[in-house]
Formats: sequence, C-alpha cells, structure tokens
Amino acid sequence: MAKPQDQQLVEQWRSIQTTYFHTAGALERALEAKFSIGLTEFEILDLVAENTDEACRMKQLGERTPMTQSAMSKVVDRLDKAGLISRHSCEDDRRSLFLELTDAGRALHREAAVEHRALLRENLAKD
Amino acid sequence: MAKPQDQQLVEQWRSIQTTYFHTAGALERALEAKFSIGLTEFEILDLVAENTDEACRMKQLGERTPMTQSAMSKVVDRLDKAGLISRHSCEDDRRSLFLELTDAGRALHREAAVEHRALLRENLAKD
DNA sequence: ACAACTTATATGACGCGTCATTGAATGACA
DNA sequence: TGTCATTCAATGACGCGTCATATAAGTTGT
Repeated sequence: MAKPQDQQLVEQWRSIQTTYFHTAGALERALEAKFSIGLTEFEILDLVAENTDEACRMKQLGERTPMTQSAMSKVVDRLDKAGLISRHSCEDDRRSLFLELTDAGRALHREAAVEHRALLRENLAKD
Repeated sequence: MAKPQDQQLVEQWRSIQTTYFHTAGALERALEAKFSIGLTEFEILDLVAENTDEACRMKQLGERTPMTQSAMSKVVDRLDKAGLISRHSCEDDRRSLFLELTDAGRALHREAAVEHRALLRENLAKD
C-alpha cells in the first residue's frame, strides 16, 4: 500500500527531525550548563555578532532565522534583561530597533561560539 | 577570525533548522486545519499504523522518535481522549501498554497520510 | 519472602514559542 | 492636512515539551 517513494520521503523527514532534535538538544544543554543561555539566545547573539559592519535592525535579523517575529521579540527581551544586548531606537524610523552586543554579550558570545561550533562538528559530521 | 570550516558548519546547521521549521510548520498547520490534530499526534498515529504485524508497546515507539518519554505519554493521552487510539495494558508485564488504532484513528490516518506525504514532497524536494 | 534496585508510564511545575491583538510610527494620497 | 492603510515591535492567552518526580510493576539476591 505504501509507495516506496513516499516511504523514502518519510525516512528523509525522520532523519532531519532526528538530527535536528539531537543537535538542538545537545547545544541547548551545553549552552545552558556552561553559559546559562538558551540556544535561541545564542543564535541571536551569533546573528548580531556577524553584522559588525552594518547597524542591525530586528527586522533584518528576522529574515535570517525561521523564528517568529514574536519569538524574536521575546528572545531579545531576555538578552536585554541579561545585559548581553542593547536596544537603541533608530532616529530615521522610530518603529525600528537597532541591536548591539554589550561588552558582556560580546565576551560571552566569543566563548560560547567555540562550544557551539565544536558541538556542531560532533553532531553534523557525516562520518 | 571565523574559520571557513566553522562558517560552513554553521550554514549547514541553519539550513537544517530552516527546512525543519518550514516543513514542520507547514505540516502542523495543514493537519490542524484539515484534521484537527497536531503534527506529533499524526506522527504517533503514523508509527502505530506501521506496526500492523507486531503488538506495539509505547516503549518501542519511543525508540523510533526523538520524542521524550514524557512527550510520548502526553501525546498518546491526547490521542486516546480524541478516540483515535486505544491503550491496552499487557498481561505479561502490567507496566507496559499496547497501543492500537481505533477505526476512527485508522480512517483519519489514511486521509492525513496523503496530505502529509504531499507536503513532504513539496518541502523536501531537492529541486 | 523481603529489601533494594530497575523499568514502564504518568503527572505537575515551568519555560518557551505561537497566534492574535495592540500601540505606535510612517506612508500614501486626495 | 486629514484619513486610511501599512509596518515594526511588544504583549497576553494558550498549548506543548521538558525536567524532575511519582506510581506501580517487575527483578535480583539473600
């Protein structure tokens, strides 16, 4: 009854799910344990850290991640409260926000990134 | 500063995340809209439907999905309350549960699976 | 048969993401 | 300039998953 094509699709999907869950879980636990931040928090830090050149609006970041606008807003809020990021409203358009790493944020990101990359290497290695 | 190797890893990871979120989101919305069940509910139905031959303990299912034992338990609970699945405690070991699709569950799964496969095909196609 | 340990599932507190909505600022256009 | 629509971000209600436990059943060793 089950078409072999479909079966292959399902297996491909399960494989994606499995690596996603395993990897995300490992990242989550390690970052939480060593740096007291969640994975999504780190990912925002990581995105902001990449944009050293250009000022960095929330909207722009939203386009680089599958996160919801709402999720972004809350993550940024947590990062702000944790003192890792600062929000500056922009003069041109007072609806927009610019994000910037604080010194603490930059320092934490530098260390956490090492761990992050290492875990990705472990989990995504195609052996 | 950023090693190109690392950069590639990060991109690989983001790509996985993106396809995971997009696909899961699409599945979630479609299944919810057309069949009033969540993605995880469907996935359990799907697993149980596969095991027609052998009686199917929760424990076994747990090994085929990245879901937590706790998550499984709650999903199965919802499916039971929705009348799509039934739980029979096993005589040999009264800690274990056997799961079985109800007629309603089997019918819903048959229809939903078509939608599910179609969406996987759309989203996972390597164009 | 009794303790101590292990295994299978359920449950409660909690955190996070999502949806829908709100508030505020901007744009478009008559 | 006034009105209406649009855009950016924040918020509250809600659902689901996770962790740490609880409950119950089976296992082992003496």
